[in-house]
Amino acid sequence: MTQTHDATKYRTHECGHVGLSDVPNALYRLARIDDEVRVTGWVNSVRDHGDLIFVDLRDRTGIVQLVIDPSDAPAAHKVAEALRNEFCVMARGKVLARATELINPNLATGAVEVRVDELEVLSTCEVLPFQLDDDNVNEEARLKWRFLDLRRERMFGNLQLRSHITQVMRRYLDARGFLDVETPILTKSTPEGARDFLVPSRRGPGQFFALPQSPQLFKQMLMVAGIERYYQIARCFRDEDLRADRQLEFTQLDVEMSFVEQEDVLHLMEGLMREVWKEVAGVEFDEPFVRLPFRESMLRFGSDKPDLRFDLEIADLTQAWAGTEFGVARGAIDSGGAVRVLAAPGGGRFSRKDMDEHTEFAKQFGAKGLAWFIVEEDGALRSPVTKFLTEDEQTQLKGLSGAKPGDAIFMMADTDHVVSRVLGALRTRLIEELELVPEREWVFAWIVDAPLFEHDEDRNRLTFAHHPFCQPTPETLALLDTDPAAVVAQAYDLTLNGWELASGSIRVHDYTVQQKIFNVLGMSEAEAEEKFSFFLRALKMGAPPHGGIAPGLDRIVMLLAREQNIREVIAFPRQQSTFDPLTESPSLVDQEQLDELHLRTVQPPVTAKA
RNA sequence: GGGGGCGUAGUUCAGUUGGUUAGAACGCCGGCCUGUCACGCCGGAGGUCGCGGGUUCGAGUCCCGUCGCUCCCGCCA
Repeated sequence: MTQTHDATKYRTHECGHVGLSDVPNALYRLARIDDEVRVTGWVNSVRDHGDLIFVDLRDRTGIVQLVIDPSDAPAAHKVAEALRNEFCVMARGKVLARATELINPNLATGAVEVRVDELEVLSTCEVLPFQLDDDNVNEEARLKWRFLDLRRERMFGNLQLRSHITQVMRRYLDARGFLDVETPILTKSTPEGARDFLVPSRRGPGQFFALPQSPQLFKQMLMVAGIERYYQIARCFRDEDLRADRQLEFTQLDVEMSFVEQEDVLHLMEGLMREVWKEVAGVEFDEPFVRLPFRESMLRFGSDKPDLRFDLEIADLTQAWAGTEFGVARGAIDSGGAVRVLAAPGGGRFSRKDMDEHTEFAKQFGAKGLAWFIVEEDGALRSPVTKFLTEDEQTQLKGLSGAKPGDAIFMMADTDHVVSRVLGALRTRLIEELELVPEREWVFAWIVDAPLFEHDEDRNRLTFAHHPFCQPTPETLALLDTDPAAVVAQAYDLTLNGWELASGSIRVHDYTVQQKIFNVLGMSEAEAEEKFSFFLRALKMGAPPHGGIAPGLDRIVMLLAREQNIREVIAFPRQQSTFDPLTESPSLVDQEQLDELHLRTVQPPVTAKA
């Protein structure tokens, strides 16, 4: 598969492969004992014994030891004396086998070394801002010196993994007739979703381009255009606050197909994920991916992206406690809310202080309070609020939660939404805190049957749950006119271990349905025509039934790389503040540039960073 | 916008109830060393303790403010 290269001026062989007999993806011919070689790379370390000098030379394949003996090569020795870490150097010499007692078992090439005849410094390196073998350097320094940070084996490995994954994806989709089509980066602002990045127009004073939040409407128009099967490894831009798993710009594998139903998209994507995991991680899955209706997922796991490696489940007490006199539960039930509980196996060891922390944690997610119970060895419930519960209620609490002696039970009573959110977050926290051990390493799940609309509490009206282009299920389509909140979308999310990996839907291809949806969202026909005229025009011109999905590439790579942060799998990411210490962007621009763009800044200029 | 953690040498960190000249390791500079592989040994340089203010005889340490990094909430169709 791999083409072996001819030697270049700079090298005949790769450092990490010298003396090895079998390297699957070697780009250069393999060097054997007594071969004359040229190797080039960076100085990983120098051990100067006064006369004999050892250099660990590193390129992306690994390390090989150079030996420079002043009696063999006085000129090379002179050069070697001046070497410092991370100099870029080229060495010519002969591959020698090491004596048995000199073999370094920690090095792949440890059985050989290169006895150097000629040594040339291609490029020197100033004193390093941090040591490359220190894997605990602060983020800002790493980003400022990213080109050094990326020299580390771990970072190279992550980029290599990323490249491998996209290659598997492309191959999979190419083999199934998908066309890779590019869509514009400078496009039109559609401010419904995330905040747009705007780019001022030089030729249109006061007008702006927007960077795409996703190629959504373009890929749908490609379907109208008869492309039938499209994919793109697409950059998306959203001007929202950053997180460990979120950057301003990120990459998704954007996929769209015509003449398909939900089942066809799921089948395609499930196959793709299996292929990726098999190719890059060597993991194969026997079972089909779990399917979980959205409402069930919220009820049982408190999340639309449940971590199903763990069977910890939320139990509902709303029915059983319909007649309770316990204050918070009574209040929640009376106002149409819910009472649910989560048992924490082994949670009996939580101290009062731990419980206070859990309560504080719950409050972050909107809880007014969090009740807790500890199941004693004799089955009794220890809690500040046990006294408010009848015998029956205590029995129901233990029975429905599934708690055993030595466990803790957490109880939330509030609106359905808050109860789910809090217990879902608590579930994730407890899994970590109790160090629960998963039975399987990877558990994919499809979350299906999500509602098309959700209630916007701030504005007290309906807003879209996913996006406004999802097709309702045939059974609920008619409810658009009568009970829009009950409309179920043909939308699906792929989750893995508690992460949302992909999101998609069957799209609306009928102009009338699309207008109805905009209508529910509070947009008049004229308004919709103004904002989405180009798209609505396409829907009126023989739009085929179509649907698609978009997996987030960065998260997939992050999980497969076993990294905790998306920055580790992106070559040039930015800080949480959105500043990039490498390029020092964003930055102020010349007045001349502003004038050309017809812009005047209102705030006095401030330095982007002190 | 809000909450938690952090900020001391180039890097990673230590620094007691406030008390002499702020330390260690690695890195850096100089010297010695022919089999090391995180080479070793000897010597040396290197600090606005993030920044500003306050309390105090005295502040890295206590107080107030501020800036930055990071994780989270809000936000992310």
